[in-house]
Amino acid sequence: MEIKFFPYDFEYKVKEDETFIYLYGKLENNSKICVIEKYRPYFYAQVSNIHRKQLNKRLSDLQIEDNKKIAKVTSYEECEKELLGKKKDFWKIYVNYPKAVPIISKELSQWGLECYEKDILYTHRYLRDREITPFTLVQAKGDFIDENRFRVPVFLAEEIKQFSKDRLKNVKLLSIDIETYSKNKIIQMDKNPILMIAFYGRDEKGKEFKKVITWKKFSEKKDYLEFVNDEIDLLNRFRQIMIDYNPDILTGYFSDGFDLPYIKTRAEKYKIKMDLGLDYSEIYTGSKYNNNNLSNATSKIKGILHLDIFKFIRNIFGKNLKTESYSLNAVSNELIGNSKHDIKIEKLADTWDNHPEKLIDFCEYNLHDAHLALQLFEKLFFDIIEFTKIIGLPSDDIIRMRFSKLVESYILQRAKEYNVIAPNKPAKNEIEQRFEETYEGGFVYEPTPGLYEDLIVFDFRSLYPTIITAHNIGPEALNCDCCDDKEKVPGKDNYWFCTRKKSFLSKVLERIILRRVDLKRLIKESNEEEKLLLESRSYALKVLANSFYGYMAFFGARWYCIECAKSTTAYARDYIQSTIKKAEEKQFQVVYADTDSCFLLLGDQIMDQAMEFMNEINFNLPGHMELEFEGYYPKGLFVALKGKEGGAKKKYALITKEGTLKITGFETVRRNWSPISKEVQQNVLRMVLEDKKEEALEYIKEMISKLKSGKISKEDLIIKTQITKDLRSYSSIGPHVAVALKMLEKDIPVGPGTIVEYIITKGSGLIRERAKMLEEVKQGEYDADYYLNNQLIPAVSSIFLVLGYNEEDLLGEGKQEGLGKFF
DNA sequence: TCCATCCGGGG
DNA sequence: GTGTACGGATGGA
Repeated sequence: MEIKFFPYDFEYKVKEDETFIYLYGKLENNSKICVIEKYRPYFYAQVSNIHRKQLNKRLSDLQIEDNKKIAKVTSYEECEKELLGKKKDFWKIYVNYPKAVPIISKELSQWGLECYEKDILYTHRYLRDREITPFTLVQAKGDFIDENRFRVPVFLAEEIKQFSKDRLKNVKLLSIDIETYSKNKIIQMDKNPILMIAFYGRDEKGKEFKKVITWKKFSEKKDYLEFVNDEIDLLNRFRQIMIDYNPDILTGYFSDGFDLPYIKTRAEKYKIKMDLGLDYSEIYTGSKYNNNNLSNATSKIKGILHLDIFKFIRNIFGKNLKTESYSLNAVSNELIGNSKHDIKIEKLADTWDNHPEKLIDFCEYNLHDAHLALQLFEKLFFDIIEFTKIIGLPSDDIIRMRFSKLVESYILQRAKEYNVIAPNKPAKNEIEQRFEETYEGGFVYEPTPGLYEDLIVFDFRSLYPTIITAHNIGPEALNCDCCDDKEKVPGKDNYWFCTRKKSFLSKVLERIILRRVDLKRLIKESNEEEKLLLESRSYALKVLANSFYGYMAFFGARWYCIECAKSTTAYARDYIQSTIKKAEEKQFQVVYADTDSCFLLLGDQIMDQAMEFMNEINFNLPGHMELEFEGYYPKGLFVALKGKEGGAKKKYALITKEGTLKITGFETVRRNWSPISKEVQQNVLRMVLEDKKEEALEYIKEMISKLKSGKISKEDLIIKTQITKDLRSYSSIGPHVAVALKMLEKDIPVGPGTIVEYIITKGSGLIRERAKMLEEVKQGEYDADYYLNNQLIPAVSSIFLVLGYNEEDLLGEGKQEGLGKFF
């Protein structure tokens, strides 16, 4: 019989010398299913100069003991494939189970054979070979079989193929979050119990499911609240809820390294079988989950797709965010405009022991955290889906990848189509060598400090990707034999790239670029919901395209090519520098440039002339390269490097016609600056860019006198610094450490990760002796001189210097030379 | 300034 | 799971 289903979770099992892939998913009627198919593991060996008859004999005799198993070769096929641009003969060698691949290939390497694709994960290999895309409709021919140890029907497939691009739209989501007993910020899974578990789910129809279970009773009642007797009951109840609710996707925030390992640890302690897998298997956690290295732990439940949304944010999506911290609170604030509940989680243990009547606040908090994780997941689900579909690997692997791995996975996906064999990962000594390599990056034009008007900013769209494709950059094309008389890389006389045969990498990259061009057109024509999905797709493709350049210089890359990376930046420098030159030839004054952008002054010319200049540049650009008009800014400020003559690179502020500030490189966003410095810096920048120089001077003087007279509210003076290690191990006691020690004396828990907030107060002695907690400080008790010299003045001095005022001018101490000079 | 170590997220 | 992170910040030499 024939069935169609949407697979989204994958594993394999070895049964009596045969290996089966298990594809968990849903039928079109929303019911769950597990489809299994036999699949044979293999790798490649290069046999170009090998005595084949002899090899055949040796392979058939080969048997290697591996625990109780015997690894052996089952068969082989001859094939021709391309390795780094050269066609070579290979044997595709099949072995009797997946883990025999590394064992057999290692032995063959010792025989002197070059082995390839011997470390491709088995499920990944399967998905690529079968061309199956997770979350989309797949057809299977075969029959249902009796498997009593399964929570869902099992279908044994004889044939599986992708049926259509239809995507699974109805998913049942569940987010979980636990709160645990912890007295001193130290997390000890083996010692401290789980106190409560929150669930926040949404089913296929959008119906919500909310629940918090806890094992301390109190009088407050809530619909979602359920009491159990003890931690054992809590764990059993958790198991039952998971089984009953039966989500397709489970999420959480750091559930990979915290919630699931914690639950597993506690369940093991009480010998409770946490057999949540659809095959009754227990929660799987990466082996190192309890020895202090949780940050890359993985937790899986077979058949239920567990996607820790923190992982996707930390590894991939976080690069779009402004936040420096990937804490649930910071991320939720930025992405969904929602904060965690404002309670002191460090008081939970005490409340649990001594004030159970107040536990309701913690239950609310618990549920809210689960809700936040669910909302984050829903916000990013399209992005995860699109990355998954484009790369064609399981989502739970995708979200755990960094950019280099994403790109490599994408390239590997294409390798099969182009009959390309993947080069091996570098060995240890090779990696060490690669680490040594450094090279020149983008070109940055040193600005002359000043306040400029009528700035036009142009930038090259996707500069590095378009250079790579336009100049056919890639390992196979580097210094080819066929065209060494051709164009050399600018400034690199010993590098050139083939102009006859396209390199595999640039072909792959070009396809991404073209797909994005298509998508942009589609997005314009599509409705709102479709648009969101297509934008996610476009974003995923953009991330991939932009990662190619970095990938070629990445030490772990299979298609590593440092010459390619060097050439890419060399071309980029050449393009931006020649753009600057041409702009100057056209009588535009260039004030700044950085890698792919160029800032010029309109001067006496009109916008049409600037556009004409851009069109002329574009006329001569190869491939998909394009210089774009980024914007017009009435005013722009470039400041000097502290204590130096020259202009600071990557530090400037622009204002748009509409009055929006574009600030780059200034301190306004950093944590260890007090709110007052940030605010003053922003205001001064705005006034200067709005051409209100005198107003800015008056403003700063007013703020200085306000500060001096003690009128700044203490909240605006808080400096925040994070405690990063155990307090005793600090050898130099900075103000934040001194305050942390005071907090400890007052029984306020402090440990690594605590952000200490303090104010520097008046008096004599060391700064650290005058650093105090907010509540200790009376209004106006702060040390005005400290704030002036270490916060306010440093935040604005470089800006005023451009206007001709030095620090004395601001402080009203010196003569006001600036006025005469500039107005 | 360089090199080695520490840290993230979670309670 | 055909396996063992990684890149930035920090602090000591």
